[in-house]
Amino acid sequence: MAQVRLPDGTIINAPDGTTVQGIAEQIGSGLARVAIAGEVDGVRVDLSTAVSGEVAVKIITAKNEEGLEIIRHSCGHIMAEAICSIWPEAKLVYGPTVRDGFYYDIDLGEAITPEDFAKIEAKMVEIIKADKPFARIELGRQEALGRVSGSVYKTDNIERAEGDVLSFYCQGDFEDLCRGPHVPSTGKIDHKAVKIMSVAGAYWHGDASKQMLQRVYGTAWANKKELKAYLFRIEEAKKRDHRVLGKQMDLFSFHKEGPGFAFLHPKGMVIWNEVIDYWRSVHTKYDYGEIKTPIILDQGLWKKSGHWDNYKENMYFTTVDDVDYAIKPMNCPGGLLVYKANKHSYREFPIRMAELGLVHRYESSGQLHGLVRVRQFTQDDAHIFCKPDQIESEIIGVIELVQELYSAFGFKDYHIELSTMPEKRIGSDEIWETATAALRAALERKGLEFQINEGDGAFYGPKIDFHIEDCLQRSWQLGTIQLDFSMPERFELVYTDKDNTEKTPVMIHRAILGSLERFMGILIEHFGGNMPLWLAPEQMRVLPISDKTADYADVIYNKLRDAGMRCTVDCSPEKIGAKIAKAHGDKVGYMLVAGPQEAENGTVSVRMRGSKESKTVKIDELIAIAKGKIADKALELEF
RNA sequence: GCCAAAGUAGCUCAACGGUAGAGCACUGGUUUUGUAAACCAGCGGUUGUGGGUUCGAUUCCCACCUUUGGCCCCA
Repeated sequence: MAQVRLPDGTIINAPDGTTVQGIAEQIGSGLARVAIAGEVDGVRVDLSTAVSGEVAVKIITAKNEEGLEIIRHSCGHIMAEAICSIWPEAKLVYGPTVRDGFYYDIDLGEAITPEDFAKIEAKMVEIIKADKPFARIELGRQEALGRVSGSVYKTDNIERAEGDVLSFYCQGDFEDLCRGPHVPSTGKIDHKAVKIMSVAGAYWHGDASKQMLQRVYGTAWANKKELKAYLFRIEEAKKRDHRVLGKQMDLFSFHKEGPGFAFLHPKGMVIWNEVIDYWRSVHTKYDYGEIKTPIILDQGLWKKSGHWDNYKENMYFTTVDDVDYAIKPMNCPGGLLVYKANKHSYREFPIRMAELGLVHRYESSGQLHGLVRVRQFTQDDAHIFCKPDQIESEIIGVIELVQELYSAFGFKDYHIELSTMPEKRIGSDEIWETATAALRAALERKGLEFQINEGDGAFYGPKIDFHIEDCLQRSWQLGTIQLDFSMPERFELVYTDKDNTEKTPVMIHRAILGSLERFMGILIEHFGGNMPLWLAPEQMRVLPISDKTADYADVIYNKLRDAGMRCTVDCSPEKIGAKIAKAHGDKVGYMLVAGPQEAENGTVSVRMRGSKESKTVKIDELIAIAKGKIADKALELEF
C-alpha cells in the first residue's frame, strides 16, 4: 500500500502503483476533473505517474501558478506541432515557458509574420479539440540520440541535458524531446485562453555569432476571462509607456538627427530639475562634495584607465589640432584627476565626490529604447576615496542613501544583484576576491537579499546593482556600487597614512538613480504620468467659468505664482467641462475652478486629478496645503 | 549589430496602382457657459529619403535613415 500525504497533512492509502490521477480521484471527482499534473515529493510529474510507498503528493490544477506553467509548456508543444504542420521543413530548437506565456525557437527559412498567427492559432485549436493524449517515453542517452538523428538542435539539447534517462512527449504523431511534465491531453487546454503574441529573432544559445532563429511568443491562461484580463493589463501598461506619455505630456522628444539622444522639453526639465534638487540636498546631508569634469579628454587618459582596451567599442572619438580625444563614457578618470590635483591625508578620508556627469556610450541601433536606453545620458555618479578599513561602512552608507532616495519616489520593489569577476578585466584575482567579499559583507550586514550574477562585474571591479521593473515588467538597472582597487593604482593615487608613508586609496564608484534619463522614464511609467505635486510640471491650473471671471482667475494665478506654484490659466472660450477634461488629459494636479461664487468669497473650487469631487477652499489655504505636500514629497494629492 | 515589422497633417489613424481623408490640436466666428470635451468655418501633406518598375506609385521592387518588438549588450 502507498501512504500518500497531502499538502494539508492528511494521509490517504492507495494500492502501490496508483497513478497521481488515481489519487486525485480518491480525493474527489471534482479535483480529478480539473487536475492537470502532480507533484510527488516535490517533483512535478504527469498525472499518469504511479506512486508507491510513503510519498507526499500535491495535485496541480490551473489555479496553481505551477499549473499555469504546465499549461503554457504544453501549449508550447501544441504551437510547435501547429507550426510544423504548416511549415513541415521547420526545425524545432527549444521551447520553454516565460512569465505569462511561452515561446518556441524555430529554425525556418521562411519568415513567420503576424499575418500567420491566425493560421497557427486555428491549427492549435484543431489540435486542442482533437484532445490528443500527451504520452511520455523514456529512453537512455544513446537511444535518445538515435531517435533525434539528423536534428542538430535536438542532439545539442540532449548533449546539454543532465541524467542518463531522457524523455520524449508525443501528442498523436508529434513528438518532442522534453523533460515534462505535461497536461494529460491537449483537450485540457482552454482553446479560448491561448493566443500567439509576437515573433522575433533570437540567436541560438543567445550567441550573436550563431544562427538567428525565429522565436514565436504565445500566452496561455486557465480560461478566456484570464486571457482577456491579461490582454487588458498589456493595453493599460502601453498607456503608461513613457514614450507615449512623453509625447502626450510634451516632456521630451527624439529626432533622427540624433538617434539615442534625448531632447528635453520645458515640462520635462521641470521633472529633471526637481529630481536633481532633491538629489543634491540628500548628497549634502550624506556629506558629499560635488565636482564637474570635462566631456572631452585626451585619448591617452583613456588608454591609461584601461577604457581603451576594455571599452573602446562603446566610445566616441574626435580629433582637434591633430590631438586625439575621447568623449567620456564614464566619469571616473576625470574624478581621478581631481583627486590628484591635491595631496591627501588619511585624515580627510573618506572623500566623497559626486558628479552629475554627462556621458556618451555608443550603443548599436537595435538596443535604443526611449529614455531608458540612450547613447547620451547623465549619471548621478560619485567616487569615494577611502582606506581599506573604511570600505564596509562606506558601502553601507551608499546602500542607506539608495534606500532613502528610492523611497522618496515611492519605489519599494527592487532587487539586488552582486556581479563578480568578468573575463575582460584589469587587476589580480586576489584583488577581485577581496573586493567581492567586501561587497558581500556589506549586503549581509544590511540583511539584504541578493542574487549573484557571475562574471558580470565592471572591468575594474565587482559591483552591486539595484534593479527595478517598468510597467511592462522589463527589468532596468538603476543604481550600481562598484569597488575598484585597480584604477587608483594605475593613476598612482596616494594618500599619506598615519605612519607618514604613502599608500594607495581604495575607490568606490557609485550611481544611485543610474542614468537620470532612464530614471525619468521609469518615474513617468511608475506614476503613469500622474506625477506627485513636487514633481508635476504643472501643479495647478486656474479654470475660469467664463470671461466674466477672467479677472478673478488672473488674481488667483498671480497669487499662486508669487507663492512659487507651477501654475497656468485656461482662458480659452471653452465650457468648464471641456477645461476639466483638457486639464485631466494634461495630468494637472489641481484644477481650480473660478466662477462668480468663488470670486465673491475669495475661494476656488479645487478638483483633484483622478477624482470626481471638488472642495472649495480659500486661496491662502490652498497654498499652504500645496506647500506642505511639496515639502513632504507627498505621493498623494488628497487633502 | 542581428531577425522581423512599420514610417501618410503637430498628434492618433484611414485610403493601397488612377487628383490623399477623418478626429484631436491650431486659426477665425457663434455661444458666456458650474466640474471628463458646445456649434460652424478655415488652415494644414513633394505620403521618411534616394533610386527603379509603370502611361501613371502613398500603394509594387531595391538601398539608406528612423522607429517598434525581440536577441545580444547595458546605466
